[in-house]
Amino acid sequence: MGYTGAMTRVRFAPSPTGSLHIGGVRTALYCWLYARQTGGQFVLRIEDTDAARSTDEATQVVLESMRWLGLDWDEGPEVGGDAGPYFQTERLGLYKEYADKLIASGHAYRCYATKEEIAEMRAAYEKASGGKRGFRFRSPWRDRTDGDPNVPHSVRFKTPLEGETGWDDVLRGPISVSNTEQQDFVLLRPNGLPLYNFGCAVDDITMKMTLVARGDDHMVNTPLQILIYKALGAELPRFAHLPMVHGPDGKKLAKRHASVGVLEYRDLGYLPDGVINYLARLGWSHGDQEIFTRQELIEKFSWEHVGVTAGRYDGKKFEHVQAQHLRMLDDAELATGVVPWLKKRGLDVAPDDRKLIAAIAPVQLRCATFIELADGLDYFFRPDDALTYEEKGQRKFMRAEDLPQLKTLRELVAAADPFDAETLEASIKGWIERDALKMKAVAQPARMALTGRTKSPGLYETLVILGRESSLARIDRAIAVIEG
RNA sequence: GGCCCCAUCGUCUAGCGGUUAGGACGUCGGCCUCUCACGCCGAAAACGGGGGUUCAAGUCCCCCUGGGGUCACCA
Repeated sequence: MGYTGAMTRVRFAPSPTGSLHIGGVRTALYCWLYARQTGGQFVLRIEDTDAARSTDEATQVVLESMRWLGLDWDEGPEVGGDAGPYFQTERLGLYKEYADKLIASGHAYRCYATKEEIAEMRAAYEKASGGKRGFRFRSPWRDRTDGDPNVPHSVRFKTPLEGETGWDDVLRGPISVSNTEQQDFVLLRPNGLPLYNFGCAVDDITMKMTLVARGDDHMVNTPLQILIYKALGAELPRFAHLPMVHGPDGKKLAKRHASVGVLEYRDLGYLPDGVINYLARLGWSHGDQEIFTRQELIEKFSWEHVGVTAGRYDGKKFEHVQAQHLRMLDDAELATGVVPWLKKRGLDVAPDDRKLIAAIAPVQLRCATFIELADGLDYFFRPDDALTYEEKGQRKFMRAEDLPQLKTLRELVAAADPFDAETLEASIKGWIERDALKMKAVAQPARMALTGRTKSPGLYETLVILGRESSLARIDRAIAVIEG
């Protein structure tokens, strides 16, 4: 299956009605990867025809989400393009034009039934049939052409009464639905705004898409759009229907399961590449490989290995993938990345701070996100006399009986020359051996004194990162605290 | 309920007629060890059921069951 046409054009067409859902992001990602791999164009189109739900804020969220993820678009908002405009509400003239064409060719008609009338009929049907769904509106205007164009009306598609409509899905093979399943769906509202299927079809045609990929919840819409394509005599793109991303319980992914908006992951300190990796791998595979760089994704992505079964969101695995990506960064990148997060905690640290650079390597092994990294780095940058002690650790390791150890440690730290890990280790280990102490009895009180916590990088490492002066000050303070 | 789609460890998946059914996350042991991690070693863990086709079926076909999607002047 060679899908690398010379002129690949794919699009992502979200409606700006909230945050950009990670399921939608995965669809966008696959399209973007495909475009980048084939050297084609990735188009971003905003489907804002639902006036009640669309907002400018949500549009900004979409754009910001895409930017944060690094899914750049070749055509769309802010960058323009030959097939623009890229907001559906700015393409109303086009929809009118195509609707008129369909009316003229007998593929559509003006319908004067009101929304309320139809709703009543639907209610009556459902009542009569014992609550069953599946009401199909039969418009009395279907075969009339005498309606006044100046009286408010909707435009409906004149769905064939027989036959089948189908396509060869990129992921699933041949799919076909009987036309008798469809009703005369609305193309244009009385106010001139198109409905999804019409706007989408007209845009995909006029924007010359070669592949339309979307969630499989749209599989019911595709036959309708194909009907429009055919009525318009337009060439069909290929269609790919991606499986959904569900929550851990197999139900629709919702807030109660996890953060569903991508930007929430940004705010959680995730890396865009980690998000992309996790999402790519949820529903697509490349042998046994789990971790991919962005570039590898572009090179290795293939529709053939995109699955068809719904995937469940797994926060644990997401975190693991994320941690792997955090570890792919070098110390300078981590330092630069974590600075804003330290700032949020009230710590002003320069990206090239000596202590920051020294501490980052040992701390990052214990972290999956920038938030965790900032937390793990935090105590290194607190003033020596403002360190706070974890309550439980203080109770356990800052007792009167820990004093002698701290005092001896203070002496060794003061005397170490040179002040490096090897020297400190030799000195401290020598002492422990001489006095037949347990390493633990020294290290845990020391850890509390130096970091205020029970968990940290190794003792010698920590001492070196803090430096002699700071280490001594912190040990002194701990001693003072214990002595009350 | 109608229509459509789907079905390998708990989860994501590899498999594209012949495999001891592989990997990853998670889980549980163990090693390492000053804590927490990292790392390393190991274990438990899957082809939903029933019919076919075939010398041979997780792989192909049918039925059942189960899950999901959708039935708007939302997208």
